[in-house]
Amino acid sequence: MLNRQEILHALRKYAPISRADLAKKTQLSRPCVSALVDEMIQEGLIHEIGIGDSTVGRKPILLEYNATAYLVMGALFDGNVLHMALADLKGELLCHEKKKLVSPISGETLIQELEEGLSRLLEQSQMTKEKMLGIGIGLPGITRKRDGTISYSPSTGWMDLPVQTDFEARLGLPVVIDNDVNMMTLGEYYKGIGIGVANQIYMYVGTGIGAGIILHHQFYRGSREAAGEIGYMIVGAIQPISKGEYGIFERNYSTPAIYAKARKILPHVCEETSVIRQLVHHAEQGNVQARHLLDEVYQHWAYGMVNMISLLDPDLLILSGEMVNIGEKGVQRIQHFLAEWVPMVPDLKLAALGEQAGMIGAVFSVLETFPMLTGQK
Amino acid sequence: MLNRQEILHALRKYAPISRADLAKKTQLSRPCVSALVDEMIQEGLIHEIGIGDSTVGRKPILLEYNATAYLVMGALFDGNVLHMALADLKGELLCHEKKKLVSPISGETLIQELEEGLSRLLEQSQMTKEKMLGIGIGLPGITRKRDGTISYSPSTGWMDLPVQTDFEARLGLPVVIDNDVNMMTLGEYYKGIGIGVANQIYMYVGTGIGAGIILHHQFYRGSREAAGEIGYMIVGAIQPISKGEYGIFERNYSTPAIYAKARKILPHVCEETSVIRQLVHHAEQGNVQARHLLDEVYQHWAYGMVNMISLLDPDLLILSGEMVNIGEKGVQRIQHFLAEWVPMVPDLKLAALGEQAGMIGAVFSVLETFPMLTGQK
DNA sequence: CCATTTGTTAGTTATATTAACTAACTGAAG
DNA sequence: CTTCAGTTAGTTAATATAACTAACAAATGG
Repeated sequence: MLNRQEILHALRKYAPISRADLAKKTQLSRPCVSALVDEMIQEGLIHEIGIGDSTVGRKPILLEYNATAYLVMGALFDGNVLHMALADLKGELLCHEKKKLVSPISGETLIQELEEGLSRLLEQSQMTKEKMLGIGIGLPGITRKRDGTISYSPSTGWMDLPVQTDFEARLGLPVVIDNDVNMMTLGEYYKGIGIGVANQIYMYVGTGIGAGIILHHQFYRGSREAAGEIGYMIVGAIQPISKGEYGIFERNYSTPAIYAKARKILPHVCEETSVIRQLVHHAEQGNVQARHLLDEVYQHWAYGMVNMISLLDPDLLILSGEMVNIGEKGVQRIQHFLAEWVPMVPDLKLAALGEQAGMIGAVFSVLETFPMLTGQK
Repeated sequence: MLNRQEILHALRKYAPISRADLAKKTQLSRPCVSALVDEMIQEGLIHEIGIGDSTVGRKPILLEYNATAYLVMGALFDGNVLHMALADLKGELLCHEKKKLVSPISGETLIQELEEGLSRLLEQSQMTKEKMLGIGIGLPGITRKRDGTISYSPSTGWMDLPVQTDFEARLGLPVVIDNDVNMMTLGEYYKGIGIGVANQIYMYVGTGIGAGIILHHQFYRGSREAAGEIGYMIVGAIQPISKGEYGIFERNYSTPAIYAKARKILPHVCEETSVIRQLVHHAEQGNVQARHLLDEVYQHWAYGMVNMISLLDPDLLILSGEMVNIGEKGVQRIQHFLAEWVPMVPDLKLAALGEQAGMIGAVFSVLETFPMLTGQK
């Protein structure tokens, strides 16, 4: 069963490719490849695409991966908008939509929206539910993927819900749930700026500050699934804290915190557009206070990064959420700060997938559970 | 070949155990277990130990792992003293010795000492070199295990040496090299306070500050083998830094830094005994300045831990080096600080193996490369 | 028609399985 | 005390699986 995966992996990597070449790439014998390929052709996972070219000898029969043999759905709910997509086995989106839901949103509402969304997407792409493998759903708040529950979600008020089993029962399909930032991390790893990078950290700044961690090509979640809660890091000056309150980094350098700081120095701060963008604009216009605040923010974000880099020595750090608005100039500024503090500065890149990241990650959260169909290792 | 490992693993875990029970534990069939066990008995890896007891039915033939079928050597050189040990396949030390080397110490000197040490240990334990699998060597400074080289070692002045191949050529045995703190981490994981814990961080404070990281039961080294270089973390007040100089945490809260701080407030600081021990002593005697300095140190160590915990959410944090001198009271004080900043405080324990940790870790660095003999997964 | 490459067929090997057996032992009925 | 049913341990034999090698047929260019 493992060699099937191996063959699929090579097939996807080098497609279109012949059986003989597959044998060379996988180190398996030609008969073995032939047999397994035939099996998978029967199952519809592989197609013969035509005859290839060669200078001498019999011409090869080229094979191709049939990514639409099965489908998955990926969804991301950010507490407000529900993104949904249908994707093939390569994680390529066939079609997608987004829908703003009106509060208050119960679990029941969400399930219904997912159900209806799935129907619409299937119809749109002219596919049937029989081909569906499962649905991945990214949710805001604290989730526990292992037991499929949501511990707490501030935006919806949900607490301790067995979301996965509830959804599976209603949707009639395997469901994978995870935290929204984790899904986005996965998205960038498989389809975005982090493709193929073994050790990477996805840093997200929004209402909160969090990180998704991929080590040795695997998502790292920690012992209590609390890894990446870098909002708790001690960055900048120590401040008095009241009992049970946490998150000094988050409290000072998340989006709301920066808004508060900006309001003190700028006359008109618009709540609708990115603070960082506004600060960058004013700084470029010559506003010294804005430039200073921006530098303070960059610097403290960099401090957080220094802590992560020195501990984990990753290849890549992906900046997302509010951070995507700093532009290439901002990236260079931060890179400059990093070089002051650590000798090994990793690649620093802006997230590439925008609002689709989480939805795409959700697609892959399902595909990851079917390596024998996708050829993922 | 993988089932052999599985059987050995179960055998070591449940020994003494019969073939029938092994089949149950490993989910393999009884004939398969019988065949593989017979093989391994032929090779001397397993022994029949005698007849077991049972209420009904035929009595089982109990099997035991023969840990002395092969041997490994573990060594740790801390820049000053060379610790050497001979160990069996369980990592149990058969005999060990330590020897102070006199500076300057060349690679040649070290090889010679290792060679002579090995001879002495073999003689002492009445074993032969034929049973040796390899030698693990922990070295101070920056090592690259992957290519077996040492990049820089301040205490000996070595730079860019292909230590592994040099040693292998001379000693005639496979050699595994690694950084001293990494070896200690491994030691505590396999034989010390961290046995069986999936996610743990070994924090070492000495001349420098460093950490060994074990995630999912595997050592994590980072992309450039620089993971755990937490001396670079930004802990406490930001300080001006000159170009190419790194390590704010290390500069302020490593052993030498604490000595410097202590000298300012205490009349007689002894360079020979632990600063922390001296500070604890004076604090207990009622010296307020000492108590304050101690608290400052504990607090800043805790800040560093907060950063690691929030990022990695480990089960366990092991305190070693200078930190072992804080005692249970110190541990509680730090735990108190941690609880102020993060909701998920992991176990916090003092390292258990003392100066033997590195040597034992070195033993396991070799054993890890022979899972088919040790049953390690 | 020969050299060369692709793909298949046939037979082999390695490693597991299941089913059925022998071995060894307990305990209770006769 | 003997005997035999019931139980557990370990082995043997036949079978299944999944790979391999060797040999060959198909296809093609020179």
